[in-house]
Amino acid sequence: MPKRAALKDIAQKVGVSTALVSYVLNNQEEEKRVGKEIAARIRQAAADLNYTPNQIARSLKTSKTHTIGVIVADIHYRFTSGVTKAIEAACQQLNYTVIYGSSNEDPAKFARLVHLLVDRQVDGLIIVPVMDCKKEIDYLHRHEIPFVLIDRIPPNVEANIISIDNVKAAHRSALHLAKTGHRRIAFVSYQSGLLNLAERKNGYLAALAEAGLSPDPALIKEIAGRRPADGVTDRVTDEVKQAIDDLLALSPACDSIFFATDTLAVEGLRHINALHIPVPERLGIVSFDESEAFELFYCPITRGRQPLADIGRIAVDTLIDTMHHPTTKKKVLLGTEFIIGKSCGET
Amino acid sequence: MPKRAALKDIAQKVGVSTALVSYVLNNQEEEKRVGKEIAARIRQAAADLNYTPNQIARSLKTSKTHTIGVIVADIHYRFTSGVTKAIEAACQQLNYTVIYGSSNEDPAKFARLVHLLVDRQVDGLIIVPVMDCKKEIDYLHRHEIPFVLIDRIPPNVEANIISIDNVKAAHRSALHLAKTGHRRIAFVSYQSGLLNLAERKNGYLAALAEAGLSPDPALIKEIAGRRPADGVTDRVTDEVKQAIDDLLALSPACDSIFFATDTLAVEGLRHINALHIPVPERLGIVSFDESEAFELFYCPITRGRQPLADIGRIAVDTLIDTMHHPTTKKKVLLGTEFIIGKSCGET
DNA sequence: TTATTTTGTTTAATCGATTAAGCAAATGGA
DNA sequence: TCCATTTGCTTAATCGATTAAACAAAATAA
Repeated sequence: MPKRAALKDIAQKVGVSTALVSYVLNNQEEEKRVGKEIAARIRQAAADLNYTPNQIARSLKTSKTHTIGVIVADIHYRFTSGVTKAIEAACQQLNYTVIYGSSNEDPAKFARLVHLLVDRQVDGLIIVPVMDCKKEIDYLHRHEIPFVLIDRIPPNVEANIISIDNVKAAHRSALHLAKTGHRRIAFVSYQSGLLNLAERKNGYLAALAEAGLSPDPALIKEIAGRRPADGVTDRVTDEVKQAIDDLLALSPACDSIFFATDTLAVEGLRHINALHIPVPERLGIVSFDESEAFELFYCPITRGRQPLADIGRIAVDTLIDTMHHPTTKKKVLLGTEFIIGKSCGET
Repeated sequence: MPKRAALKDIAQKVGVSTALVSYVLNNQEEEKRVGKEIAARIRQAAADLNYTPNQIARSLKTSKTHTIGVIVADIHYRFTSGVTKAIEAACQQLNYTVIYGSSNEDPAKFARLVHLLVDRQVDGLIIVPVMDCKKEIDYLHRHEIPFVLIDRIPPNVEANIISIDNVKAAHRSALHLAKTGHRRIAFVSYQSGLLNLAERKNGYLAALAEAGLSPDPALIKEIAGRRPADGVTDRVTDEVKQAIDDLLALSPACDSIFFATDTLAVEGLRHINALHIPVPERLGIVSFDESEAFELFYCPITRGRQPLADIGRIAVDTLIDTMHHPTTKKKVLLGTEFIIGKSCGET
C-alpha cells in the first residue's frame, strides 16, 4: 500500500511548487492568478493520486480544527441522545466534526474532559455543565474558547445558554394537576444545586400558590444521588421507593405526583406499579421529559416534552455565531410542549 | 491572554534546546541521559508556564492521534447509546478520545463518514455497518486502518466482529412462546439484508421446527423502512400497524408475536394497546433488546437483552488489540440474557 | 525605448512537536 | 600522556500544509 499522497507529491508530478497546488486545491486560483492550464493539470493529478488533505497538518498551521467538543452528562439519557443527535446533524451540514465525552456528573471527570478537548484544539464546545464547574468555565473564558451551555444554568455564570423555560414548564405541569382536581400535589426531584431543578421547584410552588394550595414540605421529595454510572441505579431506586412510600403514607393523603425528570418518573412508576396503585384514580401523575414508557404505560403519562432537536440545533448555531463574534452572549429559553395523557384523569 | 506556551518557550526560559525539553517531558530522561538538575528545572518551567503539549503537532509528527472514530446508526437508539457509553468509558481509561458520527442507515452518509474520519487520522474505528458498505470496508483494509464491526455482520466480509449470537437468542425467544402454549407465533422484523435480522429469523424458524410447528409465511412480517431520521416514524408506524392488523385477522388466529427489535416492539405495543388487545391473554409477546417501556407496560414484556456494556468494552479491547497486531481477526459472539416478564403467560 | 504594471510562479518561513545524528567536555583505561 | 568511552546537550531534519514575500517574464504605458 503506497502511502497517502501529499501536496508535495502532486507538485512533483505536475512539476510545480506546493504553493500553487495549495492555491488551486483551495480554489484560490482567481486571487492568486494561477494559469488555467496548470490549474487543470493540478486538479487532474490530485484526482489521479487520490489526494485528500491531511487535516492534522492543516490544523497545525491554521489552528482551526473544524471540530467541536460536546460534553454531556450521560449519553444514555434520552435528553442527551436526542440533543446529541441534533448537534451532530447540524455539524455534519456545516462540515464540523464532533468529539464527544461524558462527565457522568463527576466534576473531576468534567474538568479532565474540558482540558482534554481544549488540548485537542476544538474550535468550540457545547457543554452540559455539572455542579462546581465554575473553574472550568473561567478557564474557557480566559482562553477565549467559544462555548455554549445547554440544559442547565449554573449560578453566577456569564455565558451562552440554551435551555428551556423551566419555571414556566413546571408551573404548567403542576397547575394541570390542580385543575384536574388534585389538592395534595407532591414534587419529586433530585437534590442538586443545578438551577434548572430549582426552577422547576419554583414553577411548582408558583402553581400551588395560584391554585390556592398551601405548600407542604412533606410533599417535596428531593432524591440525594444522581443516577450513577453503569446502570448501578440501586441507590436512586431505593430512595425513590422510599420517597413514594412516604408520600403514600401521608395524611391528608397525597393524591398526585409531579416528577421533575423522566428518569425519576420511570423509577417511580415502576414502584407504583409494583404496589398496584391505580393511576390516575388513586394517584395523578405528571412528568418532565419523554420516555417510550410514558406512552406504553397502561395509563399514558401527561408530560412536558423538551424540544430536544431544537436545543441541539440552536446550540450549534449559537456556537458558530460566537466563534465569529466572540462578544455575543445569547441566552435562549425554549418553550416546552405539554402532552396530555390520561394520568391526571379527565380535565 | 498570553498565548499557550510551546516547547520552545520552556526551552528558552531554561536556556536549553527543545530536544531536551521534549525528552524530559516524555519521561525519557534516563535513556537520553539528561542531567538531573536540568530535568528538574525543565519540569518546573513547564509547570510555571502551564504547559500542555499541542496534540495536533504531536499527531502530525507521530501520525498517531490517540483518537478512535465511532460510526453508529442512530445515537438515539437504546442499543447505540448503551454501547457508545461503554466505548467512551473504555477509551477514557486508555486515554483515547472518541470522534463520533451517525449514518442514519444511509450508505452515502456512511461512506462520507468513513472518509471523514480517516482524513482526521483516527487510529482506529468502531463501526455499526450499514447495508452496502463493502466498498468502505475494502477501503479500510487497503489503507490498513484497524477497525471493528459491531452489532451487524455484513455478508462476505473479513473483519473483527463483535455481536451477539442472534440465532441462539431468537431461538430461545421463539421457543419460549411455544413452551408457554402458543401455536401461531408471528415474527415481526425489518426487511433488510443485514445478516443479524436474517439470523433472528433463522432462530425463529429453528424454534418452530423444534416445537413441531410448521412455519407460515403469513405469520412473518417484514417492515420495509428503517425508522427514518428525526422522528419521522410515520411510515414505519403505519406499516407496523398494518402488519399487526393483518396478523390479528388471520385464521387460524395468530396467538403471539416475536418482535425482532425494541423499536418494532414499542411501535407494535402502542397499536396493540390502542386496539385494547389484552396481553398475554389474547396475544403473547416477546421482544429483542431493552426498553424502559417493557418494564412499565401493564404486563412486563419478556425479552432478550443484549449485553450493551460488554459489546462496547470488548469492541474497544479488540480494536486496541488489532492496532498492535494487525493480522488478528476476532469474531466474538456474546450471549444474551433472557428476561421473563409476564407477556407470555405462565410457563 | 524605457519604465511600469500585470501575470504566473517559486522561495522559504511557519505551526509545535519528535528524534536521529553530531559534537564537546569529562571520565577512564592503558 | 594519549586514545576511547561516556555523559550531556545541541543541531537540524521532518511531519504536511499555508501564505507572505520575492522574483521573473510578459504586457502595457509613457
